[in-house]
Amino acid sequence: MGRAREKPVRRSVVGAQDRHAALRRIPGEEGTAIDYDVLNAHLGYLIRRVQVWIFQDFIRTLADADIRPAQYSVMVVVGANPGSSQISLSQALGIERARLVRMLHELERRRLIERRRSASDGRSHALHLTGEGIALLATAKALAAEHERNLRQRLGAERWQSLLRLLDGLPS
Amino acid sequence: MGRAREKPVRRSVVGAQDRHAALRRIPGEEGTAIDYDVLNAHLGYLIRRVQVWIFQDFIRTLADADIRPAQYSVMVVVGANPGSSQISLSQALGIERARLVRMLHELERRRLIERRRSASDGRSHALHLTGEGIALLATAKALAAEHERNLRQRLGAERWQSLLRLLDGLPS
DNA sequence: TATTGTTATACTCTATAACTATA
DNA sequence: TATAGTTATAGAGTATAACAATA
Repeated sequence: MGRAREKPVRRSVVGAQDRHAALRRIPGEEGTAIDYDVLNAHLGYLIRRVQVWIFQDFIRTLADADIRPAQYSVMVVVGANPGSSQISLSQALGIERARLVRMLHELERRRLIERRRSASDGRSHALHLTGEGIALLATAKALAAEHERNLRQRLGAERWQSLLRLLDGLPS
Repeated sequence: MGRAREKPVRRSVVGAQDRHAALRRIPGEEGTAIDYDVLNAHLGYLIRRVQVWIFQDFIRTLADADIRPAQYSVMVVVGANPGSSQISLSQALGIERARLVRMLHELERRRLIERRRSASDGRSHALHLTGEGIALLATAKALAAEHERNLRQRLGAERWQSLLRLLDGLPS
């Protein structure tokens, strides 16, 4: 859970210059100072707070494409691995297969993804992006890159790079 | 979303030696290799994966005290700031006040926390731990410290320390 | 028998809106 | 009128169990 944040400012038709407002906010410390005690010594707490903070910017930035983080991860992996099955996608991304079913229903309804019957195994589906899916993924990747540049600027290039290096390959 | 993980092994009466099983697992790479494409270059994705991984161990470790991460953060902060109001707690922890209401209902039902009418402001509640709450918090802190030691060992002391240093004080 | 996709259920957490009682 | 706490609702996301079709 991140610290306090003034009014999430539901973005609607706000221009790109306001897109990363949350990353500029100074949270906490409004009113009486609160003692966090041991919380700030827990890596899990700190990492959770920062994760929520990053995701808020990601969600806001990708809202233009109407794509949420989990949907983005599915689109990216299907795009890079056309024909993969739901079970392998589920395992790769750590999404429960029951949950993935509903996500794919939605993405299929929006004509971004297709489920084709596998030729080799009648039980499994081969997942593919549609033309629209490929186009939307390109847009989403561009927005995600914009988010990433902004995040890098907010954190400072050094800290950003260090975090990438320290976190890549985990859990191990 | 973390990568794949074999069967979460719902802990019930398993001994402490099995408590951190998840932190020892080698996830992913079971079956055909999947291309993660740009995902591993997104700090948000990496940090989310690690956060979920850490929380799974935290939840499993604190299950003995029947305390979830958000409940732990509330108990810790109320313990360190007796008399605080729900609104200041909500702002400090980034928990919606509507959500906090239901959490406090549950903690009050379990006689861990008390809501007392504030003398100075009839609208607000002064939050306090009960005797049982203080005792349970001590147990929870000990379990959390055990989790933290294990995490430190899994990550390596250097990486653990670097992450703490890089993440503390964020978002800023 | 085991696996893939599916449906269903329960619970946690987030986001909002609206209400009440106090200020 | 604003604020603190509350209730209610809708939607993500997680965790499980059970089922049909296929292997």
